[in-house]
Amino acid sequence: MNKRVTIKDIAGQAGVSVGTVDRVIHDRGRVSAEVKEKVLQVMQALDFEPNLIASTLAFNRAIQIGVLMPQLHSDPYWDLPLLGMRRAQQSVKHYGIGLFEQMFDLFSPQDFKKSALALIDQKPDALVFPPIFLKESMELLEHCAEVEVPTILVNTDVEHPQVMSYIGQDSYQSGVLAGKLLSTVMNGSGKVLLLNLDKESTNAKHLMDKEQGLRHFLAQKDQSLFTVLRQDVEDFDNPERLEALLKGLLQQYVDIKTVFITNSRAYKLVEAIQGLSQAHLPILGYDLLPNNLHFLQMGKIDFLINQNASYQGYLAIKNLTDFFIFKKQLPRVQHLPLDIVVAENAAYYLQREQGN
Amino acid sequence: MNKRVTIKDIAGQAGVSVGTVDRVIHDRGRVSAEVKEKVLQVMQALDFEPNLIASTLAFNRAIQIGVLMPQLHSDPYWDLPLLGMRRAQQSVKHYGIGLFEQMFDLFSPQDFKKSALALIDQKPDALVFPPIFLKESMELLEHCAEVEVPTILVNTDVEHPQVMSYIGQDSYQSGVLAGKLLSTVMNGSGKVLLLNLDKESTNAKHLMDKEQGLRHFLAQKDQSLFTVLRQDVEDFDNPERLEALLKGLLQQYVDIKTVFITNSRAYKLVEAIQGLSQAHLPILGYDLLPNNLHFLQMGKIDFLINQNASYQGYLAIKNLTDFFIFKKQLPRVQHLPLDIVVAENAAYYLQREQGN
DNA sequence: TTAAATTGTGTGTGCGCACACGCAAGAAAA
DNA sequence: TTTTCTTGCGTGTGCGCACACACAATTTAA
Repeated sequence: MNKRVTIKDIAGQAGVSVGTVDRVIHDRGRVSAEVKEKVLQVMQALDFEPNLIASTLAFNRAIQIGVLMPQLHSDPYWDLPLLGMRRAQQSVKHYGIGLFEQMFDLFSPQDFKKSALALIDQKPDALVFPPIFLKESMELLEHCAEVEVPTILVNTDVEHPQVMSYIGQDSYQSGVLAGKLLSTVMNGSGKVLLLNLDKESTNAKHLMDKEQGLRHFLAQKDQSLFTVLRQDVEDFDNPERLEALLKGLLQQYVDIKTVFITNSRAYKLVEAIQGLSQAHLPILGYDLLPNNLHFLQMGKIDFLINQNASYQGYLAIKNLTDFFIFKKQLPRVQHLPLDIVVAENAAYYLQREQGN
Repeated sequence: MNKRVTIKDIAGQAGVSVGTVDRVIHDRGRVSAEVKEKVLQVMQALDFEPNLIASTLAFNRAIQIGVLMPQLHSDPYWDLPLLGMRRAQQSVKHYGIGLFEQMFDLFSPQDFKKSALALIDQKPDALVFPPIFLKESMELLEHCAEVEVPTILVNTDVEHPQVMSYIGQDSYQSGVLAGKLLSTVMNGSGKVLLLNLDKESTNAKHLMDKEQGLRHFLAQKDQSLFTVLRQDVEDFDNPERLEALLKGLLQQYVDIKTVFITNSRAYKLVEAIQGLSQAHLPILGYDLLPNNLHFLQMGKIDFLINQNASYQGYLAIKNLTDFFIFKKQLPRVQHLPLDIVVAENAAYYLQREQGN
């Protein structure tokens, strides 16, 4: 077995000391041009690959990743990415990767801003957050640019030079997929009721992208047969209002055949209309929350598209490890699969969400 | 920041030398009962977690994983797990993990046996292979038990005490899922044509499991409305015969509404019946092979269930790394998700198959 | 009873690399 | 010319752990 090439081998071949090789590798200067050239040449010739294990051991410095996430247990969806990050941290802690968590109120842009500042004050080596509030997020990214903190976005993408990487789904395409799935259960024609169960303050770009995707798919399928009715509901925590709303819409538009919930709150609708007796109304929602899964198994929800929320967080930390420890370049955009989840294959995804 | 506890700290607290602590940790003996107790106690108290980076660096021993796989480029499906293993090896090579690859003829049990012996002769630290031939695989496992080589199976599971872990899909459940998907496009009743495109010599247990799953799902849905017609085709490389077969069946059984190909060779059927002009016949197959994806995009294949073949290989190597380097216990069975792939979400899975 | 084997412990070296430091020789500043 | 800086190298130490070895204090065998 040909054992690995070390800097000592390089030094020997190049006729210099390991210190010099080290200076060349890390570009620390204090090396004459000729010697540097020679060393690089030998490194090429011997196909030197640094031993990253030894490297991290010797480096012996902790790397702190700042994590800015909604308060735990304020919304079941938003717990997932954070838990994914913690799992990832457990598996890379030997590399000296640590998390600095800062929580904020999911519905308060002001609190987001305040928490962001507090986090930056800790001088983390990198930052991870979901740009839930557009304006405040852009400000934060500006701030990051000043102090030169590389940033990874999760859940929603935003264009900004400081964004090193986005990890999440392709919202437009997930709308297309929703269209495909819903159209297969609509028997050739009908209306899709699209429900945005969200507050107005949030950056709803990904919800709009989903709508676009849905509309484009249905239009391309058949302009006249399929239509979309969109309804924004800020008051999604009020079951009575939700029930009344849906009841009214179903009476008004008798050709509503399916419902598309654009985020993880499908269970809120199902809970609200438990009492409503009617023919089965197919529902498509997002994410493997316990409540959603429960209704999926019961047949009250027909499809869930898995946004891999937990895996998003996991990958964010893993990617930063690759970046800092293994010196890997990260892709600007990392789209996660759009998993189609039905009752018959839910178990495996759930296992992955928890395991990893 | 509270820096990590080292064996030196343990030694200090316990009033012994690091050598003694080392002996306790590795259970090398030569430590008196009292001292051992004391050291363990201190380790508990200080919540000692060994630095795995330092540990692997000092360990400084290569670990060879024997890989027994079908010859590359003999079948497009079987390339995937091997490529996944190679990708994994790249990402864990710093830990001194190496692969020793041994190929065999996919359709020759004798060659499998010969290759297996050649591989065992290399005295690998672990073994990975798919039990394609049942009898020969059991013999190999016996042999592994004798020389105490832990083994990971991929693709198909087999009961044997020497099997440390199985990585692959739940075939039965994937049949259930196929039933679910096909029944949604069958409009309430009809016959599913189940095609096994495989040689008789192979261990077709997982194909039978899929059939079971399909039948059970359909029976539970409605005994009388859905029926299954099974057909085994050994001569799947002969398009004319395939075409003639299907043509005959469609004439004989006019209620055949969908086709279920139980392995990755759906494209062989589609290629064979290109000429046959007829109403759209929904097809469900397995795996993201280039040919399958091509027909998926064209609408000639409706669903693919992704068996994550590439990821199976990737995980096998990753798991062995966890086992040898990080001393993790591996689960006996690791079922991978049953991804439902349609034209609209294929791209992301493909990316993952290649990327990881 | 003496020699040989065993048990219990500490010390030392090395894994491959990062980084601080030392030191000479030449360049720039006084 | 002397002093201070800079450049170009080599040496040494340590990261935390694994493992070989040394050596005394037993215990067992001859």
